[in-house]
Amino acid sequence: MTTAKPRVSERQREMLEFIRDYHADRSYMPSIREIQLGCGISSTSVVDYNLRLLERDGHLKRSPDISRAIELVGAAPPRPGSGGPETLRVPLLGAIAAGEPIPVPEAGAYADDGDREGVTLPPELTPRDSRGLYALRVKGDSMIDAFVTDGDIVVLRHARDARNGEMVAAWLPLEDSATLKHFHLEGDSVRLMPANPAMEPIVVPADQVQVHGKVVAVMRRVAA
Amino acid sequence: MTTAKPRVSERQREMLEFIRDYHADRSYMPSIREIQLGCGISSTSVVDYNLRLLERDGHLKRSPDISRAIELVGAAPPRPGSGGPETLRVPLLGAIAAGEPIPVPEAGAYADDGDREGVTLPPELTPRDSRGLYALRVKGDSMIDAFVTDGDIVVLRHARDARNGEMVAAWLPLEDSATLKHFHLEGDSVRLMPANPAMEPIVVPADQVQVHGKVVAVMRRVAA
DNA sequence: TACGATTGCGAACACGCGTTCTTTCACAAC
DNA sequence: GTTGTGAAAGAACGCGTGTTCGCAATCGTA
Repeated sequence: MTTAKPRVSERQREMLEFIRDYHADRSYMPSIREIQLGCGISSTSVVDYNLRLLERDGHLKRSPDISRAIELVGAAPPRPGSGGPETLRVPLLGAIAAGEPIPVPEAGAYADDGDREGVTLPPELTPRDSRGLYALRVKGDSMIDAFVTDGDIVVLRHARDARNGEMVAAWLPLEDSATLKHFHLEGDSVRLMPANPAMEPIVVPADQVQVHGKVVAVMRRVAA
Repeated sequence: MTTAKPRVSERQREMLEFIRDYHADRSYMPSIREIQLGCGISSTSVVDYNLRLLERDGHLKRSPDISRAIELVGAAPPRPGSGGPETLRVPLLGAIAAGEPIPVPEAGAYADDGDREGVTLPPELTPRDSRGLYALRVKGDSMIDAFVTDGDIVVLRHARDARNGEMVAAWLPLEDSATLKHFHLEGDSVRLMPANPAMEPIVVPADQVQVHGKVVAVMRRVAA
């Protein structure tokens, strides 16, 4: 289950520690030059080199060409409860359908107020970070190419943008349509790839796509 | 408990929310231009202006001349809800794949013996009758026509036969293949209908189909 | 109407910072 | 020896990104 992580060198261990400490103190990430300084390394390329190795071995994740875009993967960034096998309840805000706008969560209303309708996420489906999660019920068969069908419950994390490859709930204002697709930004246009490779992608200008959330999980109850 | 802070404009509230969401799933902070894009603001200077106000009012902290150097101050991660009622744990017995036999549950070994691997069913996915339930992990893309893809977890109720219309895990000995299909017995032959109506059904003699269980639920965790 | 304060817009400007290229050095394989 | 490879250094190069400045639009107040 966990990716096999080869040995980390002493220098890499120190870098990881530095990044962890830095991020715990501020909440943003250090730059390469700051890591260089903080770990007493004499060249930025060495930092880059070792960061590359650390990413290859699954200790962190980087986003190219973006300043301070490091994500630590091993340790959970927040402190979510005990971290054990716990279930999490997220609000069920409505339905997502082809021809209807996507319901938007009210600000800061993700918390469980058992009052409203909600669904319970088993630990197997619970992401590390539980912030900004909500659920929608799928109406209609228009999301078939995402392996999602009528009646399914999709769990989303609220977001207005995405990184390449992530699966998002997207709203196309011009076409009045909502879809679940893999997101790829290419220049100033967005390619929306269906999860089913047999289906055709959609390419639209970036300003004609509204990302509403990232798909985190799918739950389906099969009718008897 | 909430600190009394001066009024935040609608735009500022949206910016705070965007920053919070952004930082929740990457762990680095957004740039000014990303905030601009994410909140539909037409100039970076407007973002800067409002960030300045938000900092003045104590909602966040900035470090000058440093990329993405925003710190949210009032933001504590939410507590994961206490486990909901009526979750059910079923054993995860193995994997179901196109060319491999379907694992069969040992007699009377469905009960939760926390020892073995298992998955937890939320109440939304728990059927009325909890007897004979077990789970399998799907390997490969051969179940695409049932809206099930690689990595999904399917929950089954152990059964050797089925009524028409029910979705079953079927084993075709002659073809060495396992599939998830809707079951239809017609005379002495069985028609296996894919859930996706665009795909063709399979018709085989009844004695060449082994029903192993009925599909009760599907769970999928979408990769980041 | 006049006027300052608030808020917003767009475009440069200049530095922050990731990336890449060239060298160097140690060590193992052939 | 030659060759290949992992690790490191130093220096540019160039895009990413915070900052600033001039200028409209809106609004409350006199």
